[in-house]
Amino acid sequence: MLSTGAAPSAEFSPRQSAVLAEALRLLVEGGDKALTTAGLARAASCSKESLYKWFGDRDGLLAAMISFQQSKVRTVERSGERLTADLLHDHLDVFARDLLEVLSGDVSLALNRLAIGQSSRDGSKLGRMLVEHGRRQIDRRAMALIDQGKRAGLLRFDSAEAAYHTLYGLIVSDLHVRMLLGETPLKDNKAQARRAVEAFLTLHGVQRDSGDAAVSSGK
Amino acid sequence: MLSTGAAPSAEFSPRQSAVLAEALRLLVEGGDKALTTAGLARAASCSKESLYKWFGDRDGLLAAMISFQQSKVRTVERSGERLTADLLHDHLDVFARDLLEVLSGDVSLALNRLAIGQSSRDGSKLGRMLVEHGRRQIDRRAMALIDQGKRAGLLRFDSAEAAYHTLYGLIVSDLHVRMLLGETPLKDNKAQARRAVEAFLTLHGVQRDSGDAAVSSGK
DNA sequence: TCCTCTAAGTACCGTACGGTACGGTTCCCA
DNA sequence: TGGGAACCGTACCGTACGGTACTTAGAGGA
Repeated sequence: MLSTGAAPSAEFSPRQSAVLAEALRLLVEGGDKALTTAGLARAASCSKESLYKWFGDRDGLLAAMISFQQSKVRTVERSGERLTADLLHDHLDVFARDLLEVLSGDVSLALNRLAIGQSSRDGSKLGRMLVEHGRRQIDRRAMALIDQGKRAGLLRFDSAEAAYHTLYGLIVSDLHVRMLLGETPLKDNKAQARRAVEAFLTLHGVQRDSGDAAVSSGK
Repeated sequence: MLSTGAAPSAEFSPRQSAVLAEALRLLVEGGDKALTTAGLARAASCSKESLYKWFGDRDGLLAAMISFQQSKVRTVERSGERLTADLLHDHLDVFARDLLEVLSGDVSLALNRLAIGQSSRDGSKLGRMLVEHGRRQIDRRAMALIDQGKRAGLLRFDSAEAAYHTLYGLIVSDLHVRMLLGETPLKDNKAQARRAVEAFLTLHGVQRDSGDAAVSSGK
């Protein structure tokens, strides 16, 4: 299911992984400008020649950094347990918090900034990598959960895709762009996650007992 | 509803405005790398010395470009007319379409990419400019509309801020970031806007006649 | 007519980057 | 023990950029 990209998605040797980790550190610390081949060679105690042998050129290095980071972050597969309303609620809440945490991670932000900065130069190659390889996993996790919720009779919607986009928007709103622009993340992701899940269930959840699902305005 | 031009933009002389317009064109066309002082001087038929006299340095030029662009795009003030449910619905719909149109504009995307790319270098100065001066206007317009809706008894919520963030998330979802990463915009903003407004009214609108507000799932 | 101010055009400088080449060192394996 | 591959450190090259200085051309004003 994976390794469908044009990128070789090759494993990296321990030495290469250490260099890539250092590259990510430099990128997080100082952004695009701080990630120079000479600087990386110095910081990682390797030679520029090795960098070019391993990654081809600077763009190859950037692509390798994305692959490397995403090979480290893997979402755990949810086993298909029987869903109840409470379980669905909990899983949605965990998903929302996870999503916010991932998006506000400094490495994630740095890589997104990098890809956005390069998007007008390389035909969005990095951007596509980021969306395809990085987002697809978390998307799949949410879509599976949503589908499961529908099959269990707990959610209703026409298009799972549209419902997921709704959930995503409710969770993230403009936070991602604001953080990319340099704003500091929220203090409590938990409240934001809770609000988003409440709203999502109000929109797409089947009516529970009484007015439990018609909240969002009162307590 | 946007009005372009018409504002004399007292900040910049006509010559400077022409140069800034050319700078924006270069930025939209080729991104950060394409906006060099020599390139701008050549494209705009002005001297580099003039650029440095007018804008100080390259960062000053970038800041001036943001100011210039935002002096051109002004949102019209909504007069405080008496709101009905249909009027509120229409105004929300227009706002949603305007927001999507603004965010997917090539100049807006280019400036956001620029600010994001610089965010790790200049302490988010450009990002703050973009959020403060650019977004505040459209935020105010939406907040005014939402407040008006509450005062007319058509909307209910605890925090107007939170309600607006919900509206924003429903409208934009992850579209903005995806477009920043290089993805092509949606084909029809209208459907997206309509869905978002429906959902927002389901969450925060007072109950209307029958199942009119409980759509989004069945037919 | 002359003077001054503005700005275009160009030449220039220092720097920093991407990419290459080369010598020296370590380590593996025959 | 010898040879070769990998790799570090550094020196090097061409280029391109930000920023400055200088010369020239027009525009208005006294």
